[in-house]
Amino acid sequence: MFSKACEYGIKASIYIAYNSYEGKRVSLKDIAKEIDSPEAFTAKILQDLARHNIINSVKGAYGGFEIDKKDIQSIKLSEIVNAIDGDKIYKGCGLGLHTCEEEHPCPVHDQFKIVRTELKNMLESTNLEQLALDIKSGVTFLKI
Amino acid sequence: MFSKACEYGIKASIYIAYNSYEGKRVSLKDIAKEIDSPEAFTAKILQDLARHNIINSVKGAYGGFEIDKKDIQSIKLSEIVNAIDGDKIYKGCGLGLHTCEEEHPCPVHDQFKIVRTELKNMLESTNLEQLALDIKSGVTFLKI
DNA sequence: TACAAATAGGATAAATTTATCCGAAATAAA
DNA sequence: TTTATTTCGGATAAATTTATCCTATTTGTA
Repeated sequence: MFSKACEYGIKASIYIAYNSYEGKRVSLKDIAKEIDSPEAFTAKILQDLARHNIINSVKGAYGGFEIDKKDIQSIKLSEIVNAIDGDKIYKGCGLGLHTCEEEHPCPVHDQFKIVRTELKNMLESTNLEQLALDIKSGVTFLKI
Repeated sequence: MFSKACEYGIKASIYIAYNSYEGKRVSLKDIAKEIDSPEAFTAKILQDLARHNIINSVKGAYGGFEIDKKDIQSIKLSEIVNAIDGDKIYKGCGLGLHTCEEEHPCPVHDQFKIVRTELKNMLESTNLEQLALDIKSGVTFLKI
């Protein structure tokens, strides 16, 4: 569904949010360990998220990644997915047609519309706070 | 959402079904032209679909691809997707966790469940006949 | 039988995604 | 100021997906 990069990006964001809540800045090493991802590849994704102003990066000793506490609630899953994979997953045609719209639909246009809308709603209505709290309370997991 | 191979596979199946309805066997060349796909790559996918007994291939002069008329109605989109991409798209974890289940869910497990179920239902309830008829009546399109 | 038309299938190449490596730059603390 | 720590960013490599090429095989028809 999502690219590996996007999966790592979402998991990393949740882990950063969870720690930022407790005032802790986390390092790349920590993140990669906690979400079970390749370190160097994760670094690229974090850079990308930082450039998109979804997370903050702090260089140097005692540096790492964090998210402003006040922003955690307003960051939607859709922003993360958009930053990494773009919006084709819920905007593009399911069969890859260049032009796929009501007046010129692909064979599965109507059937897909429901799924795509559901996905879009889900991504746009889920925020980092909810996800981080579930990790904190131990009802959801970032790895295995 | 789907791989290119799967997109081509679905479109090709619809085109073959549509022609099989009229008793016409279609060639690889025809198919690739009508669904706007690379010929040699499409050939591999058709071989795959034939090996999965979703379509029939006939070698030699006047050969080509076809689907038994009586089968067209019972072939579900899910079978085609399964044959090419496998079932991870609606069975696997949205964040790539190896183990993601009710007792050990990933952070977006619940949110994803809805989308995945919707996708699964859609793929399992849509058959080639419906899709082929819409192409025939000109309300849907296989390319552009 | 010879020929032409098609698919089958192996080998290979191109493109994209995923992953690694390493030196540069920044920064806090000693 | 020096040092240790940590992210940044460019180069490169590995893996996967997408795409191409060429020969073999099958089959209908003249």
